[in-house]
Amino acid sequence: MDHRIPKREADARRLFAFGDAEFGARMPQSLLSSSMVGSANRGLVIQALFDLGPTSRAELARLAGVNRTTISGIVQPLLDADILVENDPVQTGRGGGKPARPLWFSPKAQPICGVLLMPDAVHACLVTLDGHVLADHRVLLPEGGGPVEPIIDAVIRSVTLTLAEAERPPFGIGIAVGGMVDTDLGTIVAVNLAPALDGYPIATRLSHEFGLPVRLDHHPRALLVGDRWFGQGRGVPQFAVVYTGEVLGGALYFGGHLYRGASGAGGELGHTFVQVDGELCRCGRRGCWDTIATLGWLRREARVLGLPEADDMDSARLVDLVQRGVQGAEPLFDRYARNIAVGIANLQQTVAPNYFILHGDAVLGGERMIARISDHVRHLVPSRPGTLIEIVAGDAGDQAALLGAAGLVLSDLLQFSI
Amino acid sequence: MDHRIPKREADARRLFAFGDAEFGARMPQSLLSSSMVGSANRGLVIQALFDLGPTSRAELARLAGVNRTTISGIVQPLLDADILVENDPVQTGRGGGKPARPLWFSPKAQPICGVLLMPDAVHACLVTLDGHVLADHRVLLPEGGGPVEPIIDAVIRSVTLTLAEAERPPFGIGIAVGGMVDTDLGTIVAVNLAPALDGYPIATRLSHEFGLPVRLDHHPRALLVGDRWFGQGRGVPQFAVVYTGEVLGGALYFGGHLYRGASGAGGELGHTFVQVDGELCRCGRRGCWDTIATLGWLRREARVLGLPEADDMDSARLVDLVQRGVQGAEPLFDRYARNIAVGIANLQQTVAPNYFILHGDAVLGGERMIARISDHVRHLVPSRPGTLIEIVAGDAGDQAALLGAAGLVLSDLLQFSI
DNA sequence: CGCCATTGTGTGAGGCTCGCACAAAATCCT
DNA sequence: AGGATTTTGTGCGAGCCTCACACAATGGCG
Repeated sequence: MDHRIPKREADARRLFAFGDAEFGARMPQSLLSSSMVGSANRGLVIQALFDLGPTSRAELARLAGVNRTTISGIVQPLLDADILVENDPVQTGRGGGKPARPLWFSPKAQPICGVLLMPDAVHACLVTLDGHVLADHRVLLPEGGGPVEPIIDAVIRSVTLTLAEAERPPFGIGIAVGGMVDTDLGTIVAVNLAPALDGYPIATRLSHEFGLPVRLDHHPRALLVGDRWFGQGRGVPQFAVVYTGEVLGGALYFGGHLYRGASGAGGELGHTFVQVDGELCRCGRRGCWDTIATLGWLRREARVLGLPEADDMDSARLVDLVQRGVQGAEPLFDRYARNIAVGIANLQQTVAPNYFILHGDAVLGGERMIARISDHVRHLVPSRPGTLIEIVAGDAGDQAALLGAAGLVLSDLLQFSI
Repeated sequence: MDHRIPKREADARRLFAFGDAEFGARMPQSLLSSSMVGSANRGLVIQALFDLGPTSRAELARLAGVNRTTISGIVQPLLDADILVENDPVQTGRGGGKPARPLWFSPKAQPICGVLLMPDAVHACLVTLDGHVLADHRVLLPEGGGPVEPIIDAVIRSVTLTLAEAERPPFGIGIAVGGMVDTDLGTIVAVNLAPALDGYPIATRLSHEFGLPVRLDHHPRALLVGDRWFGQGRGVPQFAVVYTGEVLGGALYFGGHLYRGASGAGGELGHTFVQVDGELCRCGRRGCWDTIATLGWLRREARVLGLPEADDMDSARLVDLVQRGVQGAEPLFDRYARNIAVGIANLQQTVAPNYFILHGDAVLGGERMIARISDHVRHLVPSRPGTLIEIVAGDAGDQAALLGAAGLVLSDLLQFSI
């Protein structure tokens, strides 16, 4: 891999906020300068394009409440750098007037490499700025984790294969990790089933290997970022993502940013208490939400009830049993939905998102599952005048996480200084 | 009250972000302009002064990583407007050099009017920029609430009395309300024990009455703002406030801002579930944190145990009983502390603040109470390498809320556009 | 007394947005 | 058919802000 960056790529990168290819080196809360205004506004305009779809300069200016010339000045360098293109002229609705030239992301723009690192496999892909997945490589990891180097080799192999298909070097590499991470340091804190990775500085390693900026984050937060740029969260000012399945996780978006607590903690919803002194949790405490809203709970209860395929029970199977009228399925379905709703209600009360995107197992249960969870949440949250809580399904497969991983890089590219 | 604003006051106001005296009219997420850079940086410099204490221009420039001339340019108009003053020259530590002139808030600066509106009384005061309380007036409200106009009259009377003692018209009026509010509209949503106030547009009313900008917020959030500007939260990048007593409440600070959910919801921690299907709560649901961590719970349990003065039990009395070795007091003390810790632990897991400032009843229990709560929190939160959770006591009286109410105006004055 | 370090202040350069004027392009109306 | 109207996108100078540099002021140290 050539470490030198062609001139056009360097220009494109300078239009964004990336200072250098190294991880970290984020400035602390400092004063603003005029040049930061430039990059911040560039980010805001691109963000608006994501939220609105192809949009003309004049329309962007109207929506942002600024002068048309300002938008022209902002987008011109982006057009020159092949990040945006002018689409064909489009007639504005009523009256006459010069037809608008909507702006959209150029197919010739550099892509982003998204990586999903789970305990059992690595999945890498290329994502275009408009959210299309181009290349796509999956490498299985040794059973039970094993030593660290083979895992890292697998990551590097999958990324190398993916990058080989890119026509232009990507903007950067984003990694969604199925475990705890430290986003400040770019290190893995702990991955269940792959303890060898604990503390591994994977961002630095990949950055040196490929000479590209690398951003990593926790799996649920990557899901949120994917939804924000490419999914159900586009244009929504505040929302939360809740992931259910073998584990529970959550993430928050508001004020134009993914919420990250100190060092990237936060959203560890699985081990909040919903039943003080309740059932013993695998974390060693008692009464965590994890004990009543994971697949583990569902399968245990299904076994007690003697439901078919109890050991492989999930939302899809459960809904199927309910629809076939199997004895005991409907009450279990209702309890499972309610248990999930309890955690969502607590999150709603604590930080007041009114729009939730569910990922993971709950999505497999389809509209019926989502609707039942919604019903319970609405009953569990004290009503507040004028507030409507909406719950929707995200994408359940790897795709959401891969788009999210790519979105991590995008979020960084558009970093608006404050 | 004269509605015209003297020239010097108008100048001072223009240096901040207040567009006009009306409530609302906040701009949506829009593009930045150069002039916004100016007001944002002005706000950041003043914020730095709050966090650092008296500081010279050169020192501020070093800490912010900007040119000295930039700081000079920023503070000069603030000096001209009598908001800041140059303190006496101070010799820098080692070596020679021209002595620095630390900048600090001028005693001649306009004050801020802080108001605390509780179901039983209105409390108004004047607060200087360096956190001193000048005038101070308290008006009792009619028992049981009653109609709305007498309550509003009492508010206006207390503010009028307070403003009469001000040498210069204050920057604005901040109100901490002991109930639900809508910070977007500046209205009261619901105050227990004073239902006549529900939906009352108190910000607009006071703004018209006194011709001043009015900001209002929920009581716990005002506490947080007070701590951020004048208390334990100064210079802390991320922290949470938890209020315990007759009710429970919380608020979050991070990223340079108080966190407000949509319309000012969020932090309604009292009715998060910690005991699914547990004891019946006054909100009609079961197992809210409110059922195990309020004074109501403490007094109920004290009665069951036959402790003296059970009906007036609070943390101060309880700690006293513990110190005197009264039978049953120590276990109740421990359970109460643990019940409070449960909610704090959940908040920590959800949004990951590592610094908590307690207010209300828990503070009355002194260092012993705080220490016990801390112990429980540390046991209830899964450990994360390198993370230390710190819990401190705030101020328990009205003072904290009044400073907080004034801080609401200050936060708005320093609004850094994004 | 001379040298050095540090603080605070002018001055011009460069970046950004804004308002205005103007060319280009399509529709509407007579 | 042709002019009026409307809308889009683009130069140009003004104004605001930060920055780099030079310079006066002030005190310690040898």
